Amino acid sequence: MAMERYNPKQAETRWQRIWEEARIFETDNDSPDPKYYVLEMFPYPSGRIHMGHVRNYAMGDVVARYKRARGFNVLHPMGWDAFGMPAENAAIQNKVHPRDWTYANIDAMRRQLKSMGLSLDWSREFATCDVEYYTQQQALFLDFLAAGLIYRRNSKVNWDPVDMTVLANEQVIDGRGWRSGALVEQRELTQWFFRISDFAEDLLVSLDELDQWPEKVRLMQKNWIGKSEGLTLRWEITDPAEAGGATDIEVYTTRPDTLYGASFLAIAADHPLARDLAAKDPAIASFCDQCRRAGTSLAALETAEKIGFRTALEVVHPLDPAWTIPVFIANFVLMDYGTGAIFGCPSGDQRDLDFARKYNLPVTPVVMPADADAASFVITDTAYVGDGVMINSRDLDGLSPDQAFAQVASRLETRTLGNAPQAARKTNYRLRDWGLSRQRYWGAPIPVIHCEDCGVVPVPVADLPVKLPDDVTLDRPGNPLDHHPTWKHVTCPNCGKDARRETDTMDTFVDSSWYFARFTAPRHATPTDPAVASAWLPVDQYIGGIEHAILHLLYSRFFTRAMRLTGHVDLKEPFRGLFTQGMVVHETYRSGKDSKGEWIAPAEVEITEIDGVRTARHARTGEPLVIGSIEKMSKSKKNVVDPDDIIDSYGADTARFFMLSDSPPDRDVIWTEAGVEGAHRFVQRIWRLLGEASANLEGVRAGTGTGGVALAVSRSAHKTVKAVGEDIEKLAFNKAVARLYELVNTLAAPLSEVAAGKAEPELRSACKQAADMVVQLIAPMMPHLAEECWKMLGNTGMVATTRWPDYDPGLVTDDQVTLPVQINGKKRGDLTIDRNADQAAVEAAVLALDFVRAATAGKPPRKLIIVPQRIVNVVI
RNA sequence: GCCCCUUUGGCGGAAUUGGUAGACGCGCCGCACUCAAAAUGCGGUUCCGAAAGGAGUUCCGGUUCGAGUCCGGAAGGGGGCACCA
Repeated sequence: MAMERYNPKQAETRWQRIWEEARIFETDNDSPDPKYYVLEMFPYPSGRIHMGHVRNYAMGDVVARYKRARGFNVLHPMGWDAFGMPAENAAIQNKVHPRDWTYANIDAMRRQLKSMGLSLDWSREFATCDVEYYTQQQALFLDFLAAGLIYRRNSKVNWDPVDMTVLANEQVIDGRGWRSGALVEQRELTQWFFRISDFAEDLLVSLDELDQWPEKVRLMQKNWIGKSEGLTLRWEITDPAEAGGATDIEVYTTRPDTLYGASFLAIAADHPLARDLAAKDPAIASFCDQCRRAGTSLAALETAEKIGFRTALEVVHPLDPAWTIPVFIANFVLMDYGTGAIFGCPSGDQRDLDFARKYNLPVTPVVMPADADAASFVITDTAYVGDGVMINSRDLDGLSPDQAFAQVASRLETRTLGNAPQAARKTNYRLRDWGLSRQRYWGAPIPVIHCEDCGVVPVPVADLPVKLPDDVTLDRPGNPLDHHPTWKHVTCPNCGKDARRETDTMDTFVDSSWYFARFTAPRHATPTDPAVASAWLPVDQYIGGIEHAILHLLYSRFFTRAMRLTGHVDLKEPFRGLFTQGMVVHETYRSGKDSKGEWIAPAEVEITEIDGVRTARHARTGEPLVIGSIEKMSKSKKNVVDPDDIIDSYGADTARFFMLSDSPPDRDVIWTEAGVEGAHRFVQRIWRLLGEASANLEGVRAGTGTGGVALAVSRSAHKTVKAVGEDIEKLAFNKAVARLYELVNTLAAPLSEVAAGKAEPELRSACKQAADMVVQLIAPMMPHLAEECWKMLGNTGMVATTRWPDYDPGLVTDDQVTLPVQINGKKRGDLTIDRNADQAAVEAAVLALDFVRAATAGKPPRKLIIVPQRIVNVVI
């Protein structure tokens, strides 16, 4: 019987409509079934989905459909991370309103996502720029403000001169704005901050409990939080008059053990003492200015020399009143870490050593490797930073650095200088508070009012939302809300006097820090329905790109803690399982020979392969092209493949299946035309094999084979059910795919027999069962094809609402096992024996094997290792 | 500079976590169908060798009856942080 080729276009739209009409993916918050929350990082509505989205959402959908089939009440929502700069840029370039641009993009992308056949609960959809969403975000802001989790302070900020906005530290990459790429400048502004640093310790220790997160992400967060344990230590100034009355300088150190190696103190150019000195001394003032200027770009820092200015000040060594040490102002000391002052121990720190060599300061080794010789150990041009034993440190000599640390710390803690302890143990974190103010239009307005008399007045909850005005001019630099004619002029809610609205909006990372909670009750009148949110959360499986390993994930963890303190949820960690998927990459092509030519899109390239050498030509002009490296799909390199084109020519199932095959999901996947075609061949193969057999399977009851081919068919089917389930649980989609190929290959011959009408009833019955299983197993990955085949096989209902098949444990283990037999660790043959054969039986059988007898020459082996059901090793 | 990960056929990758290396896919080769091609089906495909056999998981060394897997060192590739005291 000739089968027609499977027509995905027609079938896919039909099933998408059927699913939608049956509303089977809309989730009931009151279901008695156990919950499972699977979430993919929601997209920014840039206008079109890309292959990275396809990969991300295909993975999430496999999990969602699988868990649903396993009897879970699955929450699988979708929304839009819709505030942000690109909308404003588009508005300036194309003269469209950011709102119109954003919502038009959302409509286009929603249509694209729907064409993928994702099992999403679209009834919960929202965009973060919806008034309803940011109203609730403003309510959260007010609660956080009342709880002391937000504060305002004057601070030096990273200013992006192109986007005309402030950037968080995390948004500055190599000294440039993460979006504009412009060199970031330093400015003083009054900004709002989240007190994320108050949570540093909790955010750090809780990482240990996130055992379903990639180790790599946990490590990156750990490094980002950057805990260090040390000592703050005050050094007495010998001549307070010279220091403008200051009596001591406080430094922060993690190495008090190296105190006897100290040869200078250095303070930041912005240190109060440096400012005092600068006010009196023009040379110091100009040096400090130089430091600040150089400090504006990190790029400059990389090459910047360590420079210092030796002041007239000297300080007394804490452990020896007769010992004084010079004080420098240095460009490498940061005012906002520790105390803005350090002591330098050149022998134990490379940077201090370079500085000491430059300014001819003493270099005394104080730690040496345990096996070195104290008399001859010297530091030349490399500092010794390792562990070992103390030397040249008087009473500390012979101790380990750890012991020396403890001794110095406890000695100086109990000593007083002035009327306070000279030193205190202190833990420091690199993590800074999160500045959330942005001087932009397209973001959630910060709901406060500035009154001359009352100060900062929160907008009363009853007055929310603070809505963005529609009529704005965006083609002027600066903050559009600030130069709106009327919007900011309000009366003070407290005293009724004229007052001014806060014109800053919130960082878009705020929007994405709690959307997962909002999905649990997306239309609720408060930010969350606490009972519902606490029941659904944490997200059981969160899937997205590694690029959010620090920013978004750390902010969300902070937000969940803050929402807990303000009663919106009852948990600390928002994401129990995290999976970071790899990128979709593609070969690049260029015209011309010298790799300076234009980039050419894959759709225009024709590849030919002769004797393993691939050459590329332009499909239209025939011009030879250079095949370049494989890189992340990007518009600039034109190596993008449009999901729409692929879905149009191969169907969504093929696109989804290919994205799940071949590469492990956490690694990059190379998009190749050949790979897609392979996936599509499999779609057609399943359709043809099942279709041709289906006529002879009509009315056949599914059953398990008991012997011969029928038993073999049932064995492979049941084994595959077990394996695919386990692989999906582990998100090892590539392995699940391989299992499916294997099963279909095994079923090809028996199904052909059925199609030819030559199969016995038992084989037909086993084939019907196996065919049903194949369909159920492919359903999470290729849901449309699965529905189509399910119907063709005469089944009722939808696969999408069918329970996952059970396997018979008796069928997944074979009665006989084939053990490899090694002689001295080299495989020399096999032994097929009863699975449950005991040690003695295996031993006897092994020794009876011809090649074993030949090798042992009648003598008993020196050793016989039998690993049950695994392997045998005969040692002679 | 510091920290982390990674290295398996022509290619993407499997290998029950110390037990038959190369599952599955791509590519390639052969055969069938066809006047022919495409499509499809069947078979082969780590390397050397006609075969018997031997070698083989980046390299060097170690532990073990047995190492892709564990330990020590080197090299290549990728990523994160980066004046953090």
